Amino acid sequence: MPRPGSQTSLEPPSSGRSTTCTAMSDILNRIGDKWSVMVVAQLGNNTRMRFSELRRAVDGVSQRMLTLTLRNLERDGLVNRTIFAEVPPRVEYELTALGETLLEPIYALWDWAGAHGNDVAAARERYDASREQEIERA
Amino acid sequence: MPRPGSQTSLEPPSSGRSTTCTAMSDILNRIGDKWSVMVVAQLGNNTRMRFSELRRAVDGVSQRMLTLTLRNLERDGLVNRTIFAEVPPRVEYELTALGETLLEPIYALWDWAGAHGNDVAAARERYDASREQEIERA
DNA sequence: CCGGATCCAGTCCGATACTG
DNA sequence: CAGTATCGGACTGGATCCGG
Repeated sequence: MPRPGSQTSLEPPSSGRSTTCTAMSDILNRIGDKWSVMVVAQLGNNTRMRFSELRRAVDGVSQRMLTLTLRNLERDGLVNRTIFAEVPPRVEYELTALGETLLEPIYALWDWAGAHGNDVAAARERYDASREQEIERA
Repeated sequence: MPRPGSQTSLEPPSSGRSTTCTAMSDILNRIGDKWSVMVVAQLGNNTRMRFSELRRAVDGVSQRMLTLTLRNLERDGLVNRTIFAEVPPRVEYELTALGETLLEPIYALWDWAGAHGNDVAAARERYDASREQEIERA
């Protein structure tokens, strides 16, 4: 927690945290992607995984999406892709140094999901329930 | 920073961090959304903002997307929406207690974007450049 | 085993117009 | 001011087939 006074700061938007919205937006387009987060999280646990290993670990991911996600992560300098000239072919993925710096914020999100996921689900049910009442009234 | 040893843990996938991928996936569908992150970050700075205030602050957001984002955040119990029966009408938004707990992981991401955004951009240029060479060769 | 290529349905999102 | 409604284009993502 490097930043003091992060929560409930009364400062105007453009004071301490100077990252522009557009820069943040650009990063979120890659990082905010569901599969990217899950792949990076997996590689953070396992350092060096094969394609099909990742495919099994990530759960709902399709082959196509895993390929695309890995390409984008490689393009962004977050994962290394090493091809072994063998038969049958083998490809392994691992986080780069830059990719490992992403683990901390990702784990923060991951832990938040674990800690408050049920709160969100409960709030959602409450919201939907009160909306059903409005529909009945009409 | 509640968790010790978050980074570079060598533990197998299903050891310490037990949140399932599917639960994480569910949360990421809402939280991983670009606009949600930016709106929560703004409300973390400013506590209580009006609709058009947010619209101006968030930058590229369309009216429609801001509306939808705020509805979803309200539904998830992250944002309170209070309507003032006035003319002209006024609606104010603020983070709930649950929403404020989200600030920490969001700020972590935000700061990462500020610290490493240029690294990602550089990696992207390098990648694209090396791909152009391959095209020339063909 | 890895992943490129193609097709296609579903979804998202911006623009616009209209209401309380 | 703060939305809702509708439309149409763009993009996403899954399924499938094929190639190295």
